[in-house]
Amino acid sequence: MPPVFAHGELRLYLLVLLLDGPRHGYELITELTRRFGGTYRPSAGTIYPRLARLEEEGLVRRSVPGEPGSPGVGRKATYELTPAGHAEIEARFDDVKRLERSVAETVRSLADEVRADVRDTMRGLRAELAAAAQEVRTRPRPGTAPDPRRTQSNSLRHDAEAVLQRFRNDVLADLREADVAGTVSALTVETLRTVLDSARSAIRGTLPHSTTSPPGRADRTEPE
Amino acid sequence: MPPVFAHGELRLYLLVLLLDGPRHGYELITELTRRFGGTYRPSAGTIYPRLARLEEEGLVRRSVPGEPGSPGVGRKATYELTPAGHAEIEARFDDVKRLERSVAETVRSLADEVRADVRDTMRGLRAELAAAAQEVRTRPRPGTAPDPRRTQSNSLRHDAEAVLQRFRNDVLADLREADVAGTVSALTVETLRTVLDSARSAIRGTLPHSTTSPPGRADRTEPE
DNA sequence: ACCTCAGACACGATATATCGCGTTCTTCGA
DNA sequence: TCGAAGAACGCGATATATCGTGTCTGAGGT
Repeated sequence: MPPVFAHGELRLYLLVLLLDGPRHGYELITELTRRFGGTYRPSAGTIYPRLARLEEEGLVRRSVPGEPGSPGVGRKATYELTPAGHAEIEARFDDVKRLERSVAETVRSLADEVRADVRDTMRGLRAELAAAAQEVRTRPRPGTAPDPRRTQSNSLRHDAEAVLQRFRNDVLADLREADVAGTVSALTVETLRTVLDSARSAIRGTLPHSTTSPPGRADRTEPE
Repeated sequence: MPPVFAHGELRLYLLVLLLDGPRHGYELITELTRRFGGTYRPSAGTIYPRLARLEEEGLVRRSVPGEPGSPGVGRKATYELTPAGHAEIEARFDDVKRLERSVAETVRSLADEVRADVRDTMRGLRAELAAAAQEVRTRPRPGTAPDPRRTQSNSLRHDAEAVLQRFRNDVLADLREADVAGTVSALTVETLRTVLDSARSAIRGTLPHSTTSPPGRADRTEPE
């Protein structure tokens, strides 16, 4: 999924949020979530480094507990705009306006909502695999199992490929038909992407692979 | 939602998990998630207090960084069973066995719930997606730049086909790899079937209902 | 003008800790 | 033995910090 905020945008938006008064890091997270109607929730790993940088640059002031670098933590650090922070916002007023419009539009988009919905639904399918896998695990095969595993896997793979082939043909047909009517929308492509992504996760989940994933697997060799 | 673990169950299950060796708190969270197929992910607020208590009772030993009570944090605390911890497990062996059965059953029933749920959700989702698609279609896009949305459907279809193609290649690759290891199971085929079914529903939902071509389309003629 | 490459950045994953709510279990006294 | 108070517990929400990956940008060199 592409980032919600482009390069310097989150940084700027945090300053804008602080215009309403001092906030904790966590408050900024929840406020952002609220403004996006729940479709986007920035992670802590997004917010805190940004706030640390802004403090470093003197645009915000952090109060109360120990510095973030030290092991001493102390809950609830409050951030507030410095004069330099206010100046930055005024200097980039055009960017601020543009950003606010862009956020509003993102929120309006239904596709995001649907996307999240679909993902949630598909996530649940993983449970099916877990259940069946558990059953297989807890109920070991009766009697001695010679070695039919290999040949079985092979024939099963054949079945899987057939299922996949059929699916592809069906979707292709749907697509062609819709195209004639000129009704293929961006939403279709987006949904396809999301759904197939989830599908692949589910399928991979049925194939044993360690969760800690020791294999480096050089599958990052081709840029796009 | 009712708790997944009853009163002392999580406590006991954590000890069982530590039988496999020392673990960090976070590792225990992910391991539990894995065992429940993603349907249950204990929050940090569930795990860490429990571990702290277990340490207090002398059933586990915590190593490396500062005490949890103090503000000093220090990443990565490792927990391991003490002799007393091992003794506890042995003493409550019956409970352990019962718990393991119960977990397996819980997972299975959760899966059933989800399975039943998926169809419903998908059904509702179809309507939602259709509505969204309708809106997108009838009201091109107000905010963004003036697009020449002439052969848009056609180009979009091209995108969709590319996505589909890539998905097919990826899954085929997964299948081949798994086959070499002989790990393609009936479960894989079953999951594939279910997931692709749901996927197709979602995709079709974004396309207008083609009343001219009912479900006919000879998709039940293949023997299995 | 074109390339590159280091630094900034967005983001999910990893990691840990506390608080408050609602439920369950365990005494202990009536 | 029954019932109630309090401890223990499960759990989501609150709170903060770091790491690794992938992307983008701009300054410098060619």
